[in-house]
Amino acid sequence: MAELSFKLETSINHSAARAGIITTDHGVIQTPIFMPVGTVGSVKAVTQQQLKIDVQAQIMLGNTYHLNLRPGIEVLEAAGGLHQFIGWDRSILTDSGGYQVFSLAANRKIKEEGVVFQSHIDGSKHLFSPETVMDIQRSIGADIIMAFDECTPYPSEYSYAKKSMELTHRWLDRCFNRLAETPDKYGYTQNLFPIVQGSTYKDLRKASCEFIASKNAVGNAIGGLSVGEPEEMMYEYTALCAMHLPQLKPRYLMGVGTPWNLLECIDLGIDMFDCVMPTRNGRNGMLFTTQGVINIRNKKWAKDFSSIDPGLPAEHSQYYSKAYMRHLFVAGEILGLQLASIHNLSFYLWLVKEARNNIIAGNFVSWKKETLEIIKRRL
RNA sequence: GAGGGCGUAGCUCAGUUGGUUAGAGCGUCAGUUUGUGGCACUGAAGGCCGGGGGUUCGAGACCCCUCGCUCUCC
Repeated sequence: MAELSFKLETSINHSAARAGIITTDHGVIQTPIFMPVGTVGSVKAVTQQQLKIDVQAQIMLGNTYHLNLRPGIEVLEAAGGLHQFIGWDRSILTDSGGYQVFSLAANRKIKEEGVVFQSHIDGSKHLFSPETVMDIQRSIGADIIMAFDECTPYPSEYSYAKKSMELTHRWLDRCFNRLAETPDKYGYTQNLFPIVQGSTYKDLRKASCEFIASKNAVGNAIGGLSVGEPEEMMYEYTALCAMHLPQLKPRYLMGVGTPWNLLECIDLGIDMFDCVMPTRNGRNGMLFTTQGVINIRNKKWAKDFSSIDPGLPAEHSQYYSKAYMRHLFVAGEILGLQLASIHNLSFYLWLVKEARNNIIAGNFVSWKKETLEIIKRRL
């Protein structure tokens, strides 16, 4: 089986946007791409069939920290890996738990060796080091696995950001070493993506990009953004990192973002995105549509029998009405969470596909401008 | 017709022996959510306490009248 490959189909002037094709042992991923988040091996409220057929997801995410706690590597190995366990034959990417160093900051201690987490489930203590995280990801068996890093909070002091970045770099070497020492478990190749850190300091970001680029990985990720900094700052640092990461390798901006974040960052040369927003915000009644943003709980939708999103070529979004969706949310019905999640993910996947088509057609910049005005509106 | 019960936010109701700017749940409205511990969280609007009169320093509460709803009996 083969290492991940990335073929750049085209690039255009006046924008760093590009369209590409990533190939893993589980298939082809057309970029730019959005990857639904399925932390514990489940994209909340959405079945794998719905992800494939309705959402048209090409790759999904899992999380090393969460999957290690439940169901644990014994079950995953007995199942033959996460793909087999959850019934997903397309690509999978697992995050390393580096984000949990940030999001579960109250429950962990960082050391040179690694991070000791106290489980949010039962309080038990677990050491996550570059080595254990690589081992767990071997057992999970994702096609793309992430280096163990520290996602620094915003704002961070320069001295802390520098120290943390250097630790992340040392951990990266240990990740590569461990991976080289251990065989894959299920007969297909696992590809390690390093992660750029450096907080909101240009010299650190540049140094981190150069360090990461020197590893010559098959793809590279930008971490530590969209953690509370102003939107403009996020774009500024995304642009800086994209510029300093290899042209011919996929660039993955971790944890981003809103639909408009995606378009702006595609413009800056980003190829891969993941975010909980379409699912989490969907479950809270926020719908992203081709017309703009809807709070489906608002009374004004009570008698609006038009479809959820007439402009989106997705079956559920055409079939069910806004009024019915509102009713489901007001009534607290589970179906509302499902439909909102499927709709939002369908919209995200549609959006990146449209972006791709317009990059290839050479229209991306003008298409982006028109589209942003519409999809950012609050309806 | 007689007797009893009840009228407080849009709805359902809580308001101690009379004591500061009358509360809750739901609903309404708005906001937050970015490598998912938390189908979550935050906030706002909304009241001549059915009406009138009286007692009192002070009434949603006590007294009288009145209107409306409701139950039981005839």
